[in-house]
Amino acid sequence: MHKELAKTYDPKGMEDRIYKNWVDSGYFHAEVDHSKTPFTIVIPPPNITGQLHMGHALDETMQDILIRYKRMQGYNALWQPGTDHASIATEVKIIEKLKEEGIDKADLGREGFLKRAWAWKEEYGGRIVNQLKKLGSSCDWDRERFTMDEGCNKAVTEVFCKMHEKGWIYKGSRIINWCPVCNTSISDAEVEYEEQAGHLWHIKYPLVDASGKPSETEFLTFATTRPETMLGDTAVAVNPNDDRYKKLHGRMVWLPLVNKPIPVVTDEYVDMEFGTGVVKITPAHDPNDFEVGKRHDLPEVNIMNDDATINNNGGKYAGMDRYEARKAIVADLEALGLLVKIEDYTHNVGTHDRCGTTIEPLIKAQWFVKMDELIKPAVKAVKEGDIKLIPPRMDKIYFNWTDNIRDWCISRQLWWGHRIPAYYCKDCGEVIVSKDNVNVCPKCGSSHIEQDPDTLDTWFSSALWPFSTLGWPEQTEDLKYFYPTDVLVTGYDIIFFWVIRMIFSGYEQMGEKPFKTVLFHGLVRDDQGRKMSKSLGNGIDPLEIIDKYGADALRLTLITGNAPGNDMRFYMSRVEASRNFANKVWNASRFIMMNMGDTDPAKPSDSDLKAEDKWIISKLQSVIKDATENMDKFELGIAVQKVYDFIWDEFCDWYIEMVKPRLYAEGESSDKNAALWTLKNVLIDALKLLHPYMPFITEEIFMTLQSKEASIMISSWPVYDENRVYPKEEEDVELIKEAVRGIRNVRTQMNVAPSKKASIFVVSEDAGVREAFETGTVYLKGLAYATEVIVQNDMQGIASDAVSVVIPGANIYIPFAELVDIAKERERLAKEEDRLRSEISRAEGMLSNERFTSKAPAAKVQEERDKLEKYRQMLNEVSAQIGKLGNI
RNA sequence: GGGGUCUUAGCUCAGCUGGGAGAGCAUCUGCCUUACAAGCAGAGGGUCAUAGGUUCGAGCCCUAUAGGCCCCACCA
Repeated sequence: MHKELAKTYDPKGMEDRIYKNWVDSGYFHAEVDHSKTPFTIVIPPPNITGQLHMGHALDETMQDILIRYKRMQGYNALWQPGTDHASIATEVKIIEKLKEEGIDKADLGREGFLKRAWAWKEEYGGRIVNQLKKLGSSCDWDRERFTMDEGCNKAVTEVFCKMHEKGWIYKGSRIINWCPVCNTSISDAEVEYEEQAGHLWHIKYPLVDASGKPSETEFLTFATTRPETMLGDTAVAVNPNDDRYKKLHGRMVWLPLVNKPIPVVTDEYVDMEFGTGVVKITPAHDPNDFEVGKRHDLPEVNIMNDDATINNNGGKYAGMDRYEARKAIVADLEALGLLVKIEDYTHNVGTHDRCGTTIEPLIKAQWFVKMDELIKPAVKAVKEGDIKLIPPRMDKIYFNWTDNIRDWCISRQLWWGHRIPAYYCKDCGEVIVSKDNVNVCPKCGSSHIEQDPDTLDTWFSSALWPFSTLGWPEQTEDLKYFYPTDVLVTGYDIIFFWVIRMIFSGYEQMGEKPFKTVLFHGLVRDDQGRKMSKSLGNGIDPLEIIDKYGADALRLTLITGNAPGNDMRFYMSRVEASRNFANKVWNASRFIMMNMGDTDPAKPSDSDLKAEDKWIISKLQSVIKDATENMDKFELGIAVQKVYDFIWDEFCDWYIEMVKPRLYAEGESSDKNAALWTLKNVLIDALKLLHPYMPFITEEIFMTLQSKEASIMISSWPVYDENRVYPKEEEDVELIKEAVRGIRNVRTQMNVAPSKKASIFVVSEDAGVREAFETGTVYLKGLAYATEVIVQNDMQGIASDAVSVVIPGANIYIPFAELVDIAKERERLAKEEDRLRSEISRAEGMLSNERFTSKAPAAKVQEERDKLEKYRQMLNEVSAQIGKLGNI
């Protein structure tokens, strides 16, 4: 009994069944094996809070393609999976959920909160993993990791302590970005600037006169977008070169409302051209002012609480929200006659990328990673090509960041995450950074020890991901064998957050790059080019697509026509096109199996293969070569396009059609066997080439088609075989294809119904061409509606009104029984004549250019000469046909 | 302000190191030809944004211009 494919392609059910089989068979699992070369990819760990979205789908698909490809090539392929605790994103979600239950985070306390967080992780952490499986991801699930599992925790502590010892992690009081809603500091990378319509308030401060009182006549006017921060002003600044204000150097101004004198300082930072050339300086609430303050040793007056309300330094404004205070202060200044004017002004405001809240620059004691030395090997690596970024333009974006890098603020005032391994002695103030818990102060012996309440930026742990997942800090066999990893696949949007940080961490901790190549992809946008987002509600759920069209169709859609690093739009019509392709593959396979029946075709001798068999085998070699080369260049979109074209155009539309007469012939024959063998074996190789892209359908067909191998995913990748390239047969069959196309074209133009068949005469003086057609008469019958095909070297027996098709080296005549429209035929031939004439003049133009013939490569020149010759011959033939029509 | 990137068929996009413009979808015309109408056959449609330059030769390299998108910086 031969196996059969279901009548219609239906991915539902099939995909889950196949996936389970792969997992059960352990095909995804990789072990250290020194007889094989490793190929490793670490997954960009999705957030445990996450739901699979199109961005993941693209990311996972690309990785799966690469890993499946390499696995088939015989590499020991490891795709290391895992998830990310995503400290702030998760904490925000949990707080939201608690709020729904009417619980405040503070009520739960740290421990209670963490209990909830872990429960959350248990509940939702697995969800995203299951969704990845739906895509067909061949991750080694036995090795699944989590950024807060024991091993990763150990790695984090190790790095923190090591770097602290080295002086590259330090605690410092610096101005940081504060999110008053999330109640935590955030790094520069987490600040998103957005244009907001605001105002520019022009305010004046009285100068302090000789008696130390505010002058009633002398004022200094400036503009600010944040009048409320004046409560924390400790100076006003002018440019030292500004002649207008030179006389004020060394003077004081009176800070209204607060009622105290503050100095006029000079600083190059002030732009003379902007506004009045005077800037109020609030060191505690503005990063630039902070710098100015440092240079002039100004006091830093913090006027805000962590929730962005005014604190006790704000006098009567204390307790007000920052915007409330702004109103009140502007009103009070106006009452004092100090408000000059208000202008509309749009400016960029920093917001928190997680919650959208306007961030507040505040001075706080935070932990930082010193970047200046750490970044150096990371710059060198990309500069010298030790790490390759794809597409290469990403280098520039990369360097743009590394060149302007600032120290990385890594402490977060959150509970969900890696707690900073720093301990403080409450008695003597000693700071101890230690891998182990500290209970007794090593300096004073006190046991009043408190661990730093803060946790680390979530990217601190993901920066270690390529080696922490392989066992570091232990020197495991896995680590030695699989590290450095081969390719990192990720979106360009996290190059700063993650890619750079992994690179410098890899060099610092491992002394070696974390990966050799970074393959970037772009964003998946909606059909209007908008980013898919929850707020717009324009997101398309990959799981719904999988449910309806299958994971294979989704994967193909995401990969075709997409170049590395480019954004793409997601169209349902493209998913349908992908599904149609799957259907095509399915039906072609079904057709082949139907014809094979129970027989497994024997391998034919080379001489038993017909021209079309050799042609398709030869074409197969080309597609193997093209697909492989493009995959090696990470041009996945191009590679799959080649496979798609090969399967649909060459294999289905031409080869299968060409061999049908042989298949339908009665009885067994070597001819039929050769066709079946070729069909089966070309199909198998084509399926293999397609497998990384469409794993499920290819497996289903493969397993039905043959019984020797256990799975297509562990079968071997086809290798280009020069011995199976047949240039002559390729040429012959291409000529016949041209004839078929010409005949079909003529028939359509002549409005000849397909049901109406005709004899076809092929006339050529070239014996080789005649031979090609003689062996190929059968295709013309099937493909060109021929009742019979007569090949000869003269015009004998051909009606003078036969319609003619001129191809290189031969004329084809189709005598239709009824009279054809002579005028129409003449018109058609005249058009063909024109075309050939223009081709000839193009070639002649080139060849008559002495500079072309002398400078262009000889092969190129010869190519043009050959073309010219061919077109001239064809033109002669066409003209002769027209001449003949003239005689009718 | 700095940088990147895009402008190719009606739409969405490919086009690898410069050597006669491609795909999918859409449109038009025929076909239920026993694998597939989720299909088959055929057709129409592009001065490759504009202007220069390099070259025997430019969609591709260089310069400028126009428009779109993005990233970084964050002049109050």
